[in-house]
Amino acid sequence: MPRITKAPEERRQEILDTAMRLFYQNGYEKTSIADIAQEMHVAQGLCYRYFPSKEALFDTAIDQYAGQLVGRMTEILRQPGLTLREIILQMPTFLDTEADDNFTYKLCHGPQGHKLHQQLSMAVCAKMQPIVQEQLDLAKARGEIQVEDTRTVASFCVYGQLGVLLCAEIPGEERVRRTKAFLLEMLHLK
Amino acid sequence: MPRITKAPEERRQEILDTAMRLFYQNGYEKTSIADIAQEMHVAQGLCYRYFPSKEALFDTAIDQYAGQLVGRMTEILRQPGLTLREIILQMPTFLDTEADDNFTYKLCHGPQGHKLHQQLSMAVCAKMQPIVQEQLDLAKARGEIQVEDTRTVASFCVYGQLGVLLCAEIPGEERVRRTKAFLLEMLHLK
Amino acid sequence: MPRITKAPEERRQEILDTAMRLFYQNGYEKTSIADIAQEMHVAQGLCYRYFPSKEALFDTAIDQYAGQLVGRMTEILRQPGLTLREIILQMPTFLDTEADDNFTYKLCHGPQGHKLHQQLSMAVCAKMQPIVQEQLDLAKARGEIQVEDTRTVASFCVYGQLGVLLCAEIPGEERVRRTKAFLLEMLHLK
Amino acid sequence: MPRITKAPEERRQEILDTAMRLFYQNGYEKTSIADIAQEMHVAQGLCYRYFPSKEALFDTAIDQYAGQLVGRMTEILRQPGLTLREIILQMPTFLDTEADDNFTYKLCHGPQGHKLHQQLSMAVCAKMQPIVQEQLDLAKARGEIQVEDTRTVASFCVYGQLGVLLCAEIPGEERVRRTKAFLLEMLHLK
DNA sequence: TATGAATGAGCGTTCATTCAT
DNA sequence: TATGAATGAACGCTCATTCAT
Repeated sequence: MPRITKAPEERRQEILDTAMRLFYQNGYEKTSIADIAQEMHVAQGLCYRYFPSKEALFDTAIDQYAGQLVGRMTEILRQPGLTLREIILQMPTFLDTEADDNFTYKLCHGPQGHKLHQQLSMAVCAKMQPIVQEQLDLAKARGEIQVEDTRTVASFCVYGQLGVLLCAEIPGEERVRRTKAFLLEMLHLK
Repeated sequence: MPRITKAPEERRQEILDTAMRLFYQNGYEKTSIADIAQEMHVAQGLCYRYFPSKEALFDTAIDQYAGQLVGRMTEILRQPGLTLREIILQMPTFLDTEADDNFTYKLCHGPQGHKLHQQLSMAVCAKMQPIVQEQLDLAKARGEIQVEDTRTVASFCVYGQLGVLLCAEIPGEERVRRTKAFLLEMLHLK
Repeated sequence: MPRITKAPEERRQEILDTAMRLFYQNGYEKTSIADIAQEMHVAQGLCYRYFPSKEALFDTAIDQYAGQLVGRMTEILRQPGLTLREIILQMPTFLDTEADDNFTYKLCHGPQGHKLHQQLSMAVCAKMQPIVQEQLDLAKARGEIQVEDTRTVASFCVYGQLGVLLCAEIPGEERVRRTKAFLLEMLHLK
Repeated sequence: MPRITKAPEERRQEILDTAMRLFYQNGYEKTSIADIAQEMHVAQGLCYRYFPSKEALFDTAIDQYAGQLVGRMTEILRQPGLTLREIILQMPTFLDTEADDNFTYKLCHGPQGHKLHQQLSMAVCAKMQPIVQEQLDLAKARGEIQVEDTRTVASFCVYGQLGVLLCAEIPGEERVRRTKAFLLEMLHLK
């Protein structure tokens, strides 16, 4: 078999991407290191030069991927000069089916009850909460909203979307519309 | 080893309870059927007279336990003659540390990031959402609230608590207080 | 569950028949005592009142069933007053698709390579060999044939049919015709 | 334990040989993968790098071994320039106790009624039938024999030997002599 | 850096068999 | 005679991990 050498960082990232894809598709337990290596056309042992164990690889993959998703959303949230109302209207929400990559889409439409889907959702929420809270604090300082407990409000803004996200009966666009309407209503921004 | 025979229903429930406890403590993967059987002082094979596979046992256990938790909350939600405001003030919330059994307590304070904890939380939320929506519809009919989209509101009421639930920095009672305050505020019931 | 008591001999035979049917359909390994008991609507333990072990049950079933098949063929072979030529022309051969019960039919058309099918075939052959040899000896005494070694001839007469029996390409009747033609030719009885 | 690495093909064959030996000695059911691995001083899991399941290993082993036996016989059958009579006189027959390896010997003298013995015998017969038929066709073309249905004759030639093979009362050499005498007689080659 | 054959512990599952009722 | 819950010992198989090359 041809031996292809790559720069360590590139290889590491390749492993993370491949692992994330397979974990997502098949779940943690049903994805073996052998599967990941085979998918990369690489020997099994190679994974262990970059990650000490399967679990470490998994944790890193989830965390990095959640970080990527959150990073994308954060770009929009932190655009300078926007009011909170404008932010809400522009932001993709988790539900935005217009998302341009496969994973974000899958995050919204992934198999219900799929464990990894839940895990990833929770990881994204956990990372989003402080960022949303930050924006609420800024909006409060600008006098756009009057709420006391921005931490709690941010929690509901972020985690509350999970329930809408899991509702398969209503089409994606309609869910996005309803979610934004609710958030504006809740924050008295209508 | 002395052979202890029990009524099938009793044995079945004993297995479910034992499995739930161990799954909760150690996680799905790290709990083997052998562990469960040993805990019950029973032969491994016995579990397979009652459940066709480990996964079926797990699913049944999660579902039943989530159902128990939801059942307890539902009793309070459905008390006749209460206004929505009263319901909110009386209800335990997921967060209620006064809960009198171990699991409810653990549900609120369980190991962060623990997969089973997340799974159970999500299962409880999924079961709670329609019940909360039902109460919102009744309250709306009684003229207590004016919201259009009770489905979305119910989702945020239920899933939004997950974010607060996972916040370990603030003591439980304070979290309960804040959650109720937020819900009343959100529904304009203050 | 209603408790149905039967005469021991009847029960014993019922077990043998049921076991034989399931062993035949699914093979020895893939037939459990539980399967047999379930098929009879009877408790598992009951089989152990009639047979000391699964293997003993199997051996008895095979032997008895092979004996039944052989008994039927023997009736024809031993009809008084027939010449060997008449016997050959009348006998069913293993291949006779006109056989009136399911098993004989299946014996001829059973799944190729099925282990039990082979076992049963071999058991039948082993029981048939001395009976055929006996007829050859009688025919030799009557001067109908001139062969020295009736034992070897009988072996070939009996086991040789296995090869024809396993040939699925040729229809049953044609195989029977060819087999009889060959036997007559071989014994110079044409 | 010292780790001994071998070329895949060599290892694969080693597994097949070891498995065949144990299956032959103890039967399919009573030979575990653990037994095979232990015999090779190798980890259990290794077998599963080469064969997907115990059954696949078994089938491959039987088929390969039957092929080896048949291959040896075929060499003799296909020697150029021999008449059918010479072929019969020279060929080993299944019964030939002069066979120089253990298995061939065991094939003839293996435990009676042993399932694997039967299976192997049948597999050998199935592979031999068309080869014998081929030789009969050639001999017929050369005018050495006058038989119509070479397929049926070949079947009887091959499978018929099974009966003789299983006869333990007569010593091997005598059985070989009788078999050859019968075949010559049957084909009018005496 | 990369290979991939080999390890070895452990797990889910099956099932012949037993025994208290 | 019959029940069926319970036993317990295997067994097939998986897979994270190691290591000689």
